[in-house]
Amino acid sequence: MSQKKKIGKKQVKTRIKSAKLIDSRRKQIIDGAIKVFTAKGFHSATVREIADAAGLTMGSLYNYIRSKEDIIYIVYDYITKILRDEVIDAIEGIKDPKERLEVAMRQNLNTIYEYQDVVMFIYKASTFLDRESLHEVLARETDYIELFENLLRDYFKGTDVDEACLCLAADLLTYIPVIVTFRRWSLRRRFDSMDIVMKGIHDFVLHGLEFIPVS
Amino acid sequence: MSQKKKIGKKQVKTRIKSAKLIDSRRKQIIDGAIKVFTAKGFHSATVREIADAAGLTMGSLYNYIRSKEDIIYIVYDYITKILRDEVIDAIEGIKDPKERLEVAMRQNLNTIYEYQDVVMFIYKASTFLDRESLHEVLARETDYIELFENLLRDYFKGTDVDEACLCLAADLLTYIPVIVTFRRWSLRRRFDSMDIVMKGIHDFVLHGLEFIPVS
Amino acid sequence: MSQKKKIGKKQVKTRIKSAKLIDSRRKQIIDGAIKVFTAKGFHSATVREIADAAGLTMGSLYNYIRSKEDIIYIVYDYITKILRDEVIDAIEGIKDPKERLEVAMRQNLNTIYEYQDVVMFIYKASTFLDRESLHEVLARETDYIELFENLLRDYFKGTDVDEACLCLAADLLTYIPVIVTFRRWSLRRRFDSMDIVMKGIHDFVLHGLEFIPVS
Amino acid sequence: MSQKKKIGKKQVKTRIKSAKLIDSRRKQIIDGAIKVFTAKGFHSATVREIADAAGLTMGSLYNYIRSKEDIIYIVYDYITKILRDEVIDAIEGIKDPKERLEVAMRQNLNTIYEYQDVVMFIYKASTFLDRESLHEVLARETDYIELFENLLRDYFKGTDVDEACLCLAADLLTYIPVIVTFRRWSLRRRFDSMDIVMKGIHDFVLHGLEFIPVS
DNA sequence: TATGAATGAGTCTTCATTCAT
DNA sequence: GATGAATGAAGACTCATTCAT
Repeated sequence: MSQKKKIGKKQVKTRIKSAKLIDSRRKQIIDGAIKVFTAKGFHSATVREIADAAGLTMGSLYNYIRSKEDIIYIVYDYITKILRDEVIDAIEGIKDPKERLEVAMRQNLNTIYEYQDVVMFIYKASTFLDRESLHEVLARETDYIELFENLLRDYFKGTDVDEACLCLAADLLTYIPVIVTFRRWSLRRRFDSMDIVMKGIHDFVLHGLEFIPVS
Repeated sequence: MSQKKKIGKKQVKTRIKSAKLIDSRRKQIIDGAIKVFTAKGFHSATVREIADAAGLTMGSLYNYIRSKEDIIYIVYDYITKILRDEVIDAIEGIKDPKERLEVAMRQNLNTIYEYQDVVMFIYKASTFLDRESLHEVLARETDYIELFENLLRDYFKGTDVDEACLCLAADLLTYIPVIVTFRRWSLRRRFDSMDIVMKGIHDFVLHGLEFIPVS
Repeated sequence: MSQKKKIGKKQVKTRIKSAKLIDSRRKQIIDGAIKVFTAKGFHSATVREIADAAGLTMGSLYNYIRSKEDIIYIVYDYITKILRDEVIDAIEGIKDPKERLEVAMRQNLNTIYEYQDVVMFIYKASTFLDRESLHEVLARETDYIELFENLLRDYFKGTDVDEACLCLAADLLTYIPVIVTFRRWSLRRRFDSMDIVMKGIHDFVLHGLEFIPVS
Repeated sequence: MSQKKKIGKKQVKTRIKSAKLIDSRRKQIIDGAIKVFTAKGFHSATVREIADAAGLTMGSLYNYIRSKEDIIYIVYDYITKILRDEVIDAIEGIKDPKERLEVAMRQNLNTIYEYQDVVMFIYKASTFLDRESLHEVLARETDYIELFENLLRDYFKGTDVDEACLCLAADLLTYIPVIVTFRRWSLRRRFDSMDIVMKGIHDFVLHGLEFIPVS
């Protein structure tokens, strides 16, 4: 059975009844919002700009969300789901724990690279989430980290691994790849191709994992 | 000669003559701004709130800066100087390249931990810097990364080290410790003391460095 | 012949043909509108809320009225008709002028008490009537006051009563009972039962009438 | 000692420090607001219109109030204070209970007539007060009614008067004069001068008072 | 230099009304 | 006749910045 489970409980309310319409309009909104948020950040982006970028009128936009903060939440919802689903899809069917871990790491890195603008945005914009949304988002992130914890656990199965180190490692594994967005300006300046950077990060992390005491 | 050099060329203009007054008021402003920015982010913080937190009146504040954006810049100026100076002070007098590198890494980690709110803020707020300030800030950061590059170069002196890997490593070295601010919520939840986390990060990075091919 | 005459000339236009449908839908609208208006006032009530309370969709509602202002008018129309009709029904068949007057006064008081929310609303909402509707509504009210003028005239028949005083008295007779809605909070606070209040008001007005000089 | 006591506890917050300035600007706001509210009601009046009528800019207006609702409250504050103070001033020094009562009644009637627009407004606009303000306003009104209760009590001193009737009478005494605003259109249409109306109302109420059983 | 009141452009949000299906 | 999504004009409120004192 797929591990893809419904995590989010928070629902952004809408005045529209047709579920199909909600889905397609929400996608427009997410795409438009990412464009504008990415360029200007949450607070500098005006709702009108987002509506324009989404190809909707102001009034129409507000039929699908209830406040500007809802927009930020559906963007979070969108990207956190993608990150998780892509990793789960990637490791599906793989048996070898080492390969599973490495494939997951690589997929995480690739997805972050592919969606670097959105990832950058969500790392910067958590301030603007209301308490409930923040709670929801952190639950998602916790879930994602735990996914890697389990992969590590399988990887070290049979050995007497230090649990604390393993947990920290899971945090590091999911955090370090984000360097491709935060240091984009630095990496681009110094590397012709990002391939070598990606490989370097992957190797660095693999070696880093050896800090975990095993017996 | 000390490596502490004046890097910044950008000067925030002021209407006030007395340099002494400027310095003390700027410190007030920085402290106030950090408090408010940290709590609410740049755009949500109002100039009035910052003035209040700084113990200044609106009018007085504007005698020492020219725009809200100036405030963000002097905060960047403040924290980037501290990060650099503390590392340079820490390694001063140490001869052994290995020890120099490790002390620098440890100091970087400690400073980031000590100023975690400010560090978090500057990682989130770059959007709000104008072009000129952003340029200046990135130059500072480049300078900081190069400091670690040089430490690595000394560390690997005599071997035929891969330059590209070394550069990437410098980026990773300075980036990874920021996890203590971005994953504070996750780390705190799972570790009683941050000491073990700090040690773990340090070890992880040391092991990670072995990804660099040496011959 | 019944005194119940068609007074209103103003007709709220509609797109619908079937008179039966119009009547039933209008009743739904009136009931829904009273609920919402009573709770929130005219301007704070949204057309959507009224439609919901009436069990109609937005589009359907607009088949039976042409603007939000139409709604307010049909509510006025509804309650002013009730006030008048109930009094006329109550005094029908009564011959004694004194009894006719007192029954009318009592019925007026009772109807106001029964429909206190609506009465409160129409006293507060006249601002929102357009010129034509306001004119119509005041004509209705004038008519109602004149009904009481005539009752007073019969009551004082045979005496040389002061006409001006009689007119004023008619105004007072129809106005004073509205205190049960405007001072509801005060009366409820101090009286266990409204019966004693109603009796008190009735007696007060009867004694007040003696201010009219008769010879 | 004067009975004029500070009743209101609710303070409308402001960003301005100078008390003198607050007073004078608030008076401007009250005057402007009354003009606009009187003409259009609370919800139809825009804050900009009120600012214009007050001779202030939007931004300036909002330095002296915090929300549109604050405006409505300061208008209530203003008129309820006037009503009370004028009655207290009028009866000051008068000893005879009968004269005290009649002077108070006459003054109440006159003040209502003088400020009929504002009185009309406050009777219509209570819907728009927030809970706290409404509570405050009703406390004021209760206080005003009790003032008349006490006048009645003195008036009936020495007799075995029915308390319930006396309370109801106080409510009626303070309520009935408001007819000059609610039925202005009717009274004006039928009376050349309001003097005769005023006298009529006064006499009516005096006669009405005889409904109170005394022994 | 310090003060703090004034300014007004700009933002989010609501809602009466329309119209294609 | 009924439906409900789309529209866009309008309104409350904020806040960086200025300037007279």
